[in-house]
Amino acid sequence: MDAASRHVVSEASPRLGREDFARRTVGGARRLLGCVLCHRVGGTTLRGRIVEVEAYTDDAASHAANGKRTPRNGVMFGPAGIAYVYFTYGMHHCFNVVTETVGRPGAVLIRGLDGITHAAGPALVCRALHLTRRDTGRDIVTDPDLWIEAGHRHRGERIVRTTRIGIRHAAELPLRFYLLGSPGVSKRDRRAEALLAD
DNA sequence: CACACGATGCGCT
DNA sequence: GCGCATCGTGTGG
Repeated sequence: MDAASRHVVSEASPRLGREDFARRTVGGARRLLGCVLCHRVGGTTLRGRIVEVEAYTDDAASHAANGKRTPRNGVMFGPAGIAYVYFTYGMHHCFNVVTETVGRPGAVLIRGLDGITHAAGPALVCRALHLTRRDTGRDIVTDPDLWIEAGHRHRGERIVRTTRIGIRHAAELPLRFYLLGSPGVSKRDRRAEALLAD
């Protein structure tokens, strides 16, 4: 291919595939940082660059704590790449993508977006991209209107690793990741940021 | 069937 | 910093 078409190809962000989700949850969470969550609703595509995520497997804070399966959390035990959107606090929705393999629960919670659609906090993410509990079960890999595009972290952009937000159990586990300096991050951890090597 | 509460955000102080 | 809005979900009776 010539230089011009190579340029075009490089501008088209490839859609993430099954293999990007069918992996351990922590790796999958980090993988999603810098990628672009896309939801086409009506004639427009709502987009946001993922800048904050959390990993949930079968730890005490997870909906699938202790590997216990319920009607709500069932999709967490299914194939990777499926959307899991739950409703909480009587008014908020939170969007996750299922990870791991069938029978092993896992999901990445998207907590913050940058870009055209700016949202700091998981409920704001869902509000901004018009995602609700009804979107649970949609396949991020094949759905024509819901997908994630590969992104790039610009040179030198650092990942901060710290604890998850708003949980009571397993609060000490460092399973939240965010891109340093992004406005879409819901809560910064100055201490963790200070520990980053130069 | 009743009930307690949450992977939250916002407005007010 | 604090309290509230508001209801699906899970647990226990």
